[in-house]
Amino acid sequence: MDIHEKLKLLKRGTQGVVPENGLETKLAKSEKTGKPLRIKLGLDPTAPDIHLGFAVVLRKLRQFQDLGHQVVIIIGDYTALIGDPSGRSATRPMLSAEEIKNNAETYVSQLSRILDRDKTEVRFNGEWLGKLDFASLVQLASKFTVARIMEREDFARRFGERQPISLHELLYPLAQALDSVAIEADVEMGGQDQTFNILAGRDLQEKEGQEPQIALFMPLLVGLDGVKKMSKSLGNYVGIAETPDVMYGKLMSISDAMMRDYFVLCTDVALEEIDLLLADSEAGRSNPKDVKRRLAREIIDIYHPPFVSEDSATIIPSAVADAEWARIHSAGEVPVDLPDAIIGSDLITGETVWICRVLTAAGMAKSNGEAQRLVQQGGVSLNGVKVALDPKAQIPVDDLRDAVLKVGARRFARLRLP
RNA sequence: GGGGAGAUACCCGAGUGGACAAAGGGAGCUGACUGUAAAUCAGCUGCGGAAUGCUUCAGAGGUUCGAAUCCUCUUCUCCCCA
Repeated sequence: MDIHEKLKLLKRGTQGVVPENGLETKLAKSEKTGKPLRIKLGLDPTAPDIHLGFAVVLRKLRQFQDLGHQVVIIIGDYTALIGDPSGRSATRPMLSAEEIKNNAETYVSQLSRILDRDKTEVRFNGEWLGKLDFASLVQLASKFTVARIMEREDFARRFGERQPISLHELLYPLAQALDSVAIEADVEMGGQDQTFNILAGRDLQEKEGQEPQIALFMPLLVGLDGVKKMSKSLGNYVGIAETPDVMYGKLMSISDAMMRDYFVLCTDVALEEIDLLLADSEAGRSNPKDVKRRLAREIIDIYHPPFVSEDSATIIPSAVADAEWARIHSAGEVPVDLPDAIIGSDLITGETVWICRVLTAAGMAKSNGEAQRLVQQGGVSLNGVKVALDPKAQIPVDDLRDAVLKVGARRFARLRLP
């Protein structure tokens, strides 16, 4: 593979490289010296949540590895220890050393699903930040000006909106910059929200006599809601460890406009083919739904690759999920695997059970009030038959046993009675 | 150090003694339409087997027949001056 092909591969889906031709220069240098580039990615050791959005960055790192480069993951244990109170109202609880350690371990094991463990170096920034004494911190701080720090978009915004900014938050960019110096990074990956931090790393490296790192920006994958970035806390995510069926269902629910991003960032389908697929569906030559099915299958193939079963049949999880989806949504049938909802014996006191009790017990409604609304709005059915729009409805116990409960368009459960 | 403003439900935000479980918007949920897309339309969105019931407007007290609204203290934030 020549350098231009490498560049094309590495630049796929990126949102920018600073400086513009920096990556090419670094790659050329690495080829000449035979020294792998050191690619840095910093992570907060908060609860690990490896989803497709995060996988975008990891997959990019994997590409670097496949080209022979070294990935350095920095776990921000020290910064997490201090606790990050950013965010408008709630102060985030500080993480204990124990939690950080556990989270970090979970992280590393999850990262291995995408990264090549042999070409991944994991470092904790407490290693160097923990040794920093006050004088060194002051020394470090003297290399940045307030005006410079306030250029950072989110600081500027919060300042403008009169939102609180804690003093130590201003130190975060410095800490991150120091990370780059400590590991002598050649490239730092991050979202554009990291622009300032990564560029601070360049400045500091230069001041420390190192060759400044390249900033490689990856776009934030938009979550299932189509508006906010994908994140676990927002609930708009597809986890890479989720089952094929769940992934499939979630991916089919994204809006058409998001398909291109998902194709480019989450699959290996050639850019030319993506253009073709989307052009066809836009022109009405193909159904957008089918393009989306292709998308879902491509993504599932990455995390649930085909395998050969014990009786030497080839199983393609994505195809199974696709068939299942078609069965449920095109044919209106019931899923093969549906979660059991255990109805406690304490609810069954007579011949019948109040429908709302069933819904709350099955976890389909948070409260009886919500359950009543669902019933009234015609959102509940049992064994394919819509429950009467009566919030007081009583259901005979016999009708509940092993019945399929459906709430809304897509939530199913099999009722299990004692 | 001094002065001023503010904290309302998931988010933004109205409300300044009773008609307030609290306007409006966003978000979410349900239904219709569909391709489990988007857009659109309609309804719902504290708890409660439902009551002139219970808990909620930063926290704790107080005034009052009655408080999100008034008073005191506490916590947190923003602005201006130094």
